[in-house]
Amino acid sequence: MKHTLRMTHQREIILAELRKSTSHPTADELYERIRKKLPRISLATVYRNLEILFEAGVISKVEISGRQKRFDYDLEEHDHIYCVKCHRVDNINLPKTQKIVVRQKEQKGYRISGCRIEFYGICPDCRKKQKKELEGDNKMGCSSCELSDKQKEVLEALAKSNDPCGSKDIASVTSLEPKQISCQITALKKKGYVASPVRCKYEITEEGKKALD
Amino acid sequence: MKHTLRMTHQREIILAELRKSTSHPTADELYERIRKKLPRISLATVYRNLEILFEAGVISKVEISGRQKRFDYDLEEHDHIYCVKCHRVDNINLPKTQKIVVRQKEQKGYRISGCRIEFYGICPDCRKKQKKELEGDNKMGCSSCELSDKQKEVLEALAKSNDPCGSKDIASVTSLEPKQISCQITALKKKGYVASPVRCKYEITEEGKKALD
DNA sequence: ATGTACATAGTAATTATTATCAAGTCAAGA
DNA sequence: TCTTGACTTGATAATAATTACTATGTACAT
Repeated sequence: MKHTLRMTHQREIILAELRKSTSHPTADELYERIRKKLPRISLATVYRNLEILFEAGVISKVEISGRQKRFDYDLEEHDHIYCVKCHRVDNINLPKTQKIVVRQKEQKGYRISGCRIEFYGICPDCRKKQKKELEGDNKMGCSSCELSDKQKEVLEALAKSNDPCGSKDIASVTSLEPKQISCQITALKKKGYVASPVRCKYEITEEGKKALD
Repeated sequence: MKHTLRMTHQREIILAELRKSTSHPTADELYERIRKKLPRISLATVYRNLEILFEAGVISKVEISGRQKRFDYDLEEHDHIYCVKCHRVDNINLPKTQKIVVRQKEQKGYRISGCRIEFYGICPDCRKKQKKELEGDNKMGCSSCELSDKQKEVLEALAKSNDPCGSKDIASVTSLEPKQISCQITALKKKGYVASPVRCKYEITEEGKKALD
């Protein structure tokens, strides 16, 4: 059933911000930009309108890796390149001579309506970061990782100790059982906050100390 | 930090079911198959293990359209075809002679590690369904759509009436204001449960009658 | 036999998105 | 000009998809 699509002020701003963007933003990224101009706009309004504008043929949806929906002002179908580290998406222009042809017997009974080509790799910014990391700018782990109460307790116990500790040592200064300590230590190792210089002995890392602040 | 990966019974079943599948299932689809053999397995276990097995290099992750993660037993990179109607994913084998080459100047500073080609269209099953629909097997709307209480109220009022009704007519036999009726009607039209033979007059559809059962 | 490490089930929490509804706003008709 | 109808919004609830947490299970190492 047809209905008229009104070009509201909010929709004009959404389109303007999408037009400016070259990185095929997610709804959330676009929302952060739009609210600088429309402080009262709702995230639900952005989500709803991206879908409405796409269905009306005004913008296009970018089908690319990652869980979040991405949109593009450019209606002409083109190819993309995706950064596996920071999830950024850029356009890539291939010569029109490179066309993929699928023969009838390869089509598996599908009626094919299109083809997307997606390159993936590491973007210039993340390549720079990687180079710094290799040069000893040592930033392991993720300092912004949330810690559960039990993880904090274990990490604090390790922070107070000057020597590597075992599970029993930690249990004796916390309210946790040694078996519980073991589980928390596994999670903290994964986050890069705890290291094990010797088997069954643990110590806090620099990242772990930062995470406690 | 490295650790040993144990091949538990659950993991063996997960791998066996993934191996049998040719449609690159989502975690949820795989879970439905696995629980026939392991009734007590947890969905969280399936999710966690798919990620672990992928990170261990035992299976591959299929990056394709749609919000859900998909996995494949086949480790060799290959191309896919995706049904835009039912979201099914199949393999497609292109001759190895068709290679996409990206010149240095086109790479935008990225270090490219790979390329995915995804075809999209309508699969054989959905093509059959479409043919039936065109032949008058009329199945519009979605009978399984949930209805809110207010939507039900409006639909029931329309079901009782033999003639097309306006908002005021519906308001007089329900607890809703005409303005509220208007909003509910918009939603019901979208679902295919209400039609408007004349402007400002509404009637229930066959789908709408079915949805009330 | 005991301690350690990896794994699971059940459930809570998080992320990303969509539905609902009262109220706002604009267009059409009387 | 007023009333009615239709589309839209902001706020919030709900849903879908996924991940984190924890007590407990199980296997391995000492």
